[in-house]
Amino acid sequence: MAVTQKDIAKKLGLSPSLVSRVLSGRAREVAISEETIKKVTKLSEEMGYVPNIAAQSLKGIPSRTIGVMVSYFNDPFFGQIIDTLLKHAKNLDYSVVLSGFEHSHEPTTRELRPLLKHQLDGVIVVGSSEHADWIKSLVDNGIPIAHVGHGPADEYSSRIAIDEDKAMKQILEHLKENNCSRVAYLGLDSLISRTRFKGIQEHAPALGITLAGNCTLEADVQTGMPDVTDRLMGNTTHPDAIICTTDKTALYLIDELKRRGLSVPKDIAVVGVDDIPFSHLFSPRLTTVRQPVAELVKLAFDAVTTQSDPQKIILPPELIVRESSLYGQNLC
Amino acid sequence: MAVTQKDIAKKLGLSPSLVSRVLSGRAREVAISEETIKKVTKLSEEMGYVPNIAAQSLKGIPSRTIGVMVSYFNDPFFGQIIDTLLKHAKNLDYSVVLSGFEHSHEPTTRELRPLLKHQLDGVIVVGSSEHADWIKSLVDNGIPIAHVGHGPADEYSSRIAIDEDKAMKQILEHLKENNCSRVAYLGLDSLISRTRFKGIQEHAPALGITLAGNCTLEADVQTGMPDVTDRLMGNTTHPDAIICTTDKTALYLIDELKRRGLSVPKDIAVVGVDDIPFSHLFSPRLTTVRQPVAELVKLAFDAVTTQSDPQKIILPPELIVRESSLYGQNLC
DNA sequence: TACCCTAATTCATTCGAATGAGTTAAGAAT
DNA sequence: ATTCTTAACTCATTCGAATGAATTAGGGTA
Repeated sequence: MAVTQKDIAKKLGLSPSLVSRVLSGRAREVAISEETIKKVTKLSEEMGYVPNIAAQSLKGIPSRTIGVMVSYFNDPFFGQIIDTLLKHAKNLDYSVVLSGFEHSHEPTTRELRPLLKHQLDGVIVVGSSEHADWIKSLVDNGIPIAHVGHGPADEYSSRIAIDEDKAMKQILEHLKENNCSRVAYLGLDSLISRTRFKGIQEHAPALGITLAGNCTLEADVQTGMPDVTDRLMGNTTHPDAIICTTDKTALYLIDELKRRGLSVPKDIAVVGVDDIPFSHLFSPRLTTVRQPVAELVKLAFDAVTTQSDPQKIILPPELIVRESSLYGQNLC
Repeated sequence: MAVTQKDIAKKLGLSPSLVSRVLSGRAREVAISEETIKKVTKLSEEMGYVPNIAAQSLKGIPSRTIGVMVSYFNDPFFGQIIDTLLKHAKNLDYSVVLSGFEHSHEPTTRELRPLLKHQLDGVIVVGSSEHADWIKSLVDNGIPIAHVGHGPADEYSSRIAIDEDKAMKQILEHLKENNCSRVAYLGLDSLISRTRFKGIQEHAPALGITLAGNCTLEADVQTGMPDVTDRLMGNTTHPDAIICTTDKTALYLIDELKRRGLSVPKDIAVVGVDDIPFSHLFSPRLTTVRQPVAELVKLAFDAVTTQSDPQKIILPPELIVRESSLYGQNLC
């Protein structure tokens, strides 16, 4: 059995409360002799005492645990976020309970339970959906929420994201400079994807760019890509650039285009978003918009960890121009 | 405040113990009227009751929580494992506490605490190191451990991995068939990497293959690659194939080789291990050894979740031949 | 010596759920 | 009518730690 305060107390002939007071670090709030403190500390180390956090939790001590909900996109971008988050959490002595959710529907109570049972100090959601009643229910239970990346537009949860609108504008301007005038969009069935499309719709006209297609990938990227490519490239005059809502989509699209004998970026430009790991290792190297992962994570962590009011923070995106968007250029 | 059994009891005018008996599922062990069961169940759902895991833990109820320790390699392969694990856990109503560790040193008690405080039913380690005293200390505390991928050779923890030896043999045979005879190895400072190198050392001679180099990437893949490539390719007669301990390394290596004007696989073959997502989307498409992630995860989960004795399970690897290993072929 | 003060320590209760050991009430058997 | 049975519930305690309130011991003051 694990060593308890009671065990220590018995061995020293002291009361459990005294031991508790010493070990909880709140010893100084009450008068305790130096000698006792030393004795207790020493013995507790010798016996290998580790506080039982279940008991502490019961007493309402914050759990120093945050929940992280990631939508099941199986996207390396999320991996990057989790990695960063883990390190951040470790630095601050927090633990992380991780859970996945289907972005397509609202998590049920049963699905949420494995998360909630850990007395979370806060929850970070990565890859939010519009279906957000469950979020409200968490907030009502006193658990602060932060969305990394665009989340639903409510007043009770925080949101840390890049300026999606500006990102799309940057992409469009860049494509324009590279002589693209017919741009299509390849999205996913997700909130962020729709947000991005809105940005494109808004900025294209002013730049003299025609919207030459808008497809949503419903199925799995792998299996759904041929069909979507058909639709995108079906017309006699196909787009000269395709903006993809994520790098992952972009990479699968490029592969599909290659299979069809099209050369990227010579015949058609492709741009993604996220700057996932390895995006610079493909051929062509992927042009994309970098998300400032470290800041996103840090700010989200802060938002749920300090009891401030919900915050909406917009960070600047950074366009990373590489090869895939240099329309007309022959790279091989 | 969260809903407690007491709240439910009060609303129904029943005693907390009755409510507890109904909700703990052990209702049938004792006589309780159908009507009461129905009432309690219904109200608990309406009120959004979630059992307080701290209280249950205190009473020694298993937490249905497993810990996952991932080494900080920031490798998509780990992302894949975590993704699979999350889904598996969700299906079984388990929650997952995730924590990272540096494979280079033993986690300290302080680093372990955020994990341990959740009264874990088991811990799965991904990317084990030889430094394994901490593992023994967990086992001594009654927490079963399973390593996914090769872990330390002890008797008290489970290990689920592919047959690394066979995997290396398959790679070597494949390279031999493709007329490679001078093979080098690019590893990482990790247990698995060393295991793989041993396999190569063992099988190369029998196949008439010369070991033409063995480098370990100490630094970050990105920054360390030029130096390592220098060492690998420095001799006048350079290797005609390089086996990399992971796909990630392989991809960075290929990129570096390209920069130096070498063509893969025409001038040199490269093989990785893991079959990470996207490995088929690079040019050249990566030849690699696929790890059966779903099985690895499932078996590891079972190992820590059922109280069986520690198991050592070896799964068959699967060589995925794509382009990067077809020495001499001109693809472009 | 009687009295006070305060430093040092103990007591008693609490958190939420589980559970062995009662209690109650209604019906059956004698 | 008395006793037995048993279904349906309630009581009381427990887990480990935290904490407000109470107690004890020891030194100082009058």
